[in-house]
Amino acid sequence: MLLVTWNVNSITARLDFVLDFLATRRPDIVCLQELKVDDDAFPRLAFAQAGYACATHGQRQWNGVGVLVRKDAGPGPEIVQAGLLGQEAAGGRLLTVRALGLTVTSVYIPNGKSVRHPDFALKLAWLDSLATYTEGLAREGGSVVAGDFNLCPGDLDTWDPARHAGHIFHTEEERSRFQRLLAQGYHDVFREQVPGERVFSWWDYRAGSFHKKQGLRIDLVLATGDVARRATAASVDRDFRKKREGRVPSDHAPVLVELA
DNA sequence: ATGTCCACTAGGAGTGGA
Repeated sequence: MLLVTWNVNSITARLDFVLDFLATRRPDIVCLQELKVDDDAFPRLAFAQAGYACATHGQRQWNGVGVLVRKDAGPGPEIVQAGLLGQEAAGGRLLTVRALGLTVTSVYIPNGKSVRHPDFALKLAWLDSLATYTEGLAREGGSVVAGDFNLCPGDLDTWDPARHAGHIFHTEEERSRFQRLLAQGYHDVFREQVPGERVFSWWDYRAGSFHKKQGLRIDLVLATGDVARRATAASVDRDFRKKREGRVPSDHAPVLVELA
């Protein structure tokens, strides 16, 4: 089973890219973030024609998350939870579905802007609420929480740890909250499959960051032990961070995890 | 390197967000 997470930076702008990816890789489950459309405007017909069923928790203009499930692989997705309890004001950033025997949560953690910006405290509060929510999922097992976490778990997940130390995405406050999820029983599946290697999932559009290999690993796949044990491979598909036939990519690449 | 891309409002280019 191939499971993917991808922040597409507008599903409208990226539809051709995503359809191209689905045709190429035929993933079974895809967690999407930054749809930037409400549920009514989500192009579910295009995905149905491509063989995928969709569940979305959309939002006009900003945020918005969804899950695609390959129809041939089985039924679903069946929505379990749309939105993070108590954090509705932060926008559409969490969707939990059941599909293919898993409980899959697509998340888009708030960016926070900078450590001194008021949004940083909101980000930490959102992460606290997330941990409260995932406690139950972790106990049940069969849980995958995948998405754009807007934080680098460790120094191996950033192109220049010294330069970024203590700055947004790299603070002790963010990392300790990430560790809390691991303490609940979640595994960072990509990192366990690819230990010790500097691999990124996001590169700034500006300054030629992608070609200079100046990126961050902020798109993560967490899974409870029963699921993480099934993992056989993980990768980032950098091809989909490149222009294709003149079309502009998302600033994130898809992250892939193979489960037995 | 304030370097790019997206959506919204508006009916063109500026603004906010990432």
